[in-house]
Order: sequence, then structure tokens, then C-alpha cells
Amino acid sequence: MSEVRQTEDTRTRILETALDLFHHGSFKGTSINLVVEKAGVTKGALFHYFKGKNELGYAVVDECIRQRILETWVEPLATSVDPISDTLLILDRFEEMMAAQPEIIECGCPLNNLSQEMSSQDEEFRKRLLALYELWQTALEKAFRAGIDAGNVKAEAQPKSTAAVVVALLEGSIGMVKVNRTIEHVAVIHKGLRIFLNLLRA
Amino acid sequence: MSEVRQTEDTRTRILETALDLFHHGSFKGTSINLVVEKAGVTKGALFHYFKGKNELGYAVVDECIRQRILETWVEPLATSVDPISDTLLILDRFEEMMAAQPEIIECGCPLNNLSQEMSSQDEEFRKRLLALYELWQTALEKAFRAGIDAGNVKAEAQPKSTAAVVVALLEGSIGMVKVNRTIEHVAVIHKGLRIFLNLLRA
DNA sequence: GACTACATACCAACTGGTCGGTTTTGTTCC
DNA sequence: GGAACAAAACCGACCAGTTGGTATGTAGTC
Repeated sequence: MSEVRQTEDTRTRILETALDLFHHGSFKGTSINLVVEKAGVTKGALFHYFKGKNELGYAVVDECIRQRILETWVEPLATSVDPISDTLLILDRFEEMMAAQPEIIECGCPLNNLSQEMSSQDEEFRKRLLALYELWQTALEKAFRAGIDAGNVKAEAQPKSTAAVVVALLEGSIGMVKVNRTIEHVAVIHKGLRIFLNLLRA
Repeated sequence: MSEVRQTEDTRTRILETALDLFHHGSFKGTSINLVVEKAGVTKGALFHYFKGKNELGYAVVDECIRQRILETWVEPLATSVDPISDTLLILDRFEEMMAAQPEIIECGCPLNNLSQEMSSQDEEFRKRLLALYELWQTALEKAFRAGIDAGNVKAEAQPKSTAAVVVALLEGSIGMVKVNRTIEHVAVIHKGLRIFLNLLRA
């Protein structure tokens, strides 16, 4: 534990702790005092790396959450020509994750949580969160376009609108699960989702 | 102006002011000091009618928001046998509302906002919010069942799952619009939604 | 000795909530 | 009608605790 130097490690620990707390609680509802306590650092360290609470939030969005979107959605869909199957596959992985860590059911999606809380309160937050949604949505849009070209998706499925609907549907679903807080509800939503996506198959 | 007004009027004014502030801001982010200021009452008055901030929030959910769900969804769908057309009609009305009052685009849906913010923080909130979602979802479920019986909706559309998906999709959509903050995005989502719902037509 | 990387003590502003008090309103009895 | 009384409605100063943020200091590194 008593290592010599820290430097970038401290910053990372603050960021990851902040993401965790913002996820389980909320941005405004999480005090920087709590962040430093949980991260095992002092306020001086936090304010050394971040100008203020908002800047910390921006960094969480730009670095931590962005990374997750890339790993979960952008990379898996980058070369997809069957976006319906691939999306359902990603959803299966989510379901497994929820079964393994039921606490996820309670606290939803970090991106959605922050968006709902902050986008109407702080323009800087909104811009950054929007950028992530566009990243995600564009990945889906491209995949649907490729899916249509490959003959796996109905031609009438408009890629842009469909991608928007899928994102809205997923964020809405995870939001509903937060309120319902049952794995059964995940299954109900999942079934409906499957019906929807399969209707788009060519 | 100098009417005799009192009693129940004060309570109502507090409730409506609170709903408005919770909607434009958030529950935790709105201080009771601000509520009393905007409502033009004193703290004594607020605490006379509500045991605390949470109780005020519960009342907003149970009374104000519940009323809106009933008016917007339950009553219009009560006798529906063509839930797809009727749902699209309700959505048209939403779109008109957004065009007329663009501020709605910024602050989303009060029910969704409160749910995302509070359901993981306070069990009492969660229970009450869930009850409203069930009210809404059940109304849709019944309408879809009636729609299938009347031959307006595909038989394979499972009413419960479909209702859950519609609710999730709508809440997700309004959430996305909050982040995107453009009327054009409402149209994009709307188009996708229309595609989805029409796929369910018999 | 300049610089980074922290640590600590501190602050003004604000938070939800309390409490003793005043005013308004409704009821009862004459 | 009006005096007497009680209860509901309302007021606003005050409180302890927390908030985001700062000022100042120090220990190790180049």
C-alpha cells in the first residue's frame, strides 16, 4: 500500500470513484467530500486535478463513460452486417450482467442518469453527453445501413430513425427496470424488444 | 386580487409550484426555500401541510402527476379498439405541445425525471412512481388486447410486452430529446416510432 | 530553486427542518 | 347578534449540519 509515487494513478482513482458514486447516486447528490473519502484521497488532490465539481463530471463523461460506449457498442458493431442479431447479442450480455450483479438493476445506465439529471441544468454537460449519444447512434446507424445492404434488414427500415429508436428504447428500458426493480421486468421488456427488432428482419 | 382565499388554495399552490420546479430542475436540486419563495408562501405554511421535503414530493407524485397520466393516457385509451392510431394521436398532441412550448423539450417528462432521480434513492418514491407506470402500462395493455380482438393489431403482438415497450420507448424518446434539444430530433424519433407501431398493425 | 503533487485547515453560502408565536376561521352557547 | 373559545392556518427567526471551494503549507523530484 505504501507506494512511493502516484501521479496519474490518483487521478484515475478519483475518476473511477466519481463514476461509481455518480452512477449509484447522482451528480448533484454526490458531494466532493464523499468522492475524496471513498477514493482515499484529500480534497487538495481532487482540486489539483480538476478545477471544480463540474470539471470532474465532464472528465467522467469524456473519459470513463465514453470508453464504455466504445467497448460495448462501437467496437462490436463496427463490422456488423447483421445489426439485429448483434444488438440482441449485446442485450444478452447485459442480461447476464444484471443477473450476476443485481445492483445494476437499481442504478441504471450512467450515461442515461447523467443525461436526465444534468442536460437541462448545464450546457457543457449536455454537449458532452450528446456527443456520446451520437457516437453510439452513429455506430448503430452504420450497422443498420450495412444490414440493409447485406439483405439482413428490411429496406424500409430507415437507418437513422431506427438507430434513434433503438437507443431511445434501450435507455427507456433500463430506466423502467430501475423503477420496477425486478429481473422479470427485464425479461418482459426484452421480449418486446425482440419482437420489435425481429419485425425489421428482411 | 385581495380575495378571501386560503386553506386548500395554499396547499395547491405549493404543490403546483413544486411540480413545476421539480420538473424544470430536479427534486434534490430544488430547495424548499425556493419552493416557498416561488409559491409566495412561507416555510411555516409548507411544513404545516407537508411533514418534510420527501412528503411534498410524494404528494406531487400521487396527486399532480397521477392526474396527468389519467388525463393523457388512461382516459383516452379506456375505450380504444385501435391503440396504434390512438397512441399516434396522443403523440401528435405532444408534438404540438412541444412546438408551442419549446421549454418542454428541455425538461422532459416529470414522471421520468423523478423516476430516474429518486427511485434508487428512496423506496417510498419508487413505489409511488411504479404505481403510476403500472397505471399507464395497464391502460395500454388493455387497449392492445382490445385492438387484437378487434382485428386492428397483429395477433402475435403480446399486449403486456408491447405496452412495456411503448412506455419504455416513449420515456426513452423524451429523454433523448432532452439531450438533443431540437425539434428535428423529435421528428426523427417520431418517424421511427411510427414505423414500429405500424409494423404491429394487422 | 522551481515545480509537481498532494495535505490540511478553513470559509461563506446554503440545506432541510424546528419552534414559539400570531392571525384567521369555525363552533358553541347565551 | 355577539362574546368565548378552540383549532387550523400561517409566520419568520433560528439551528446544526453540509456544501463547493480556497488559502496556505509541505514533501519529494527534476
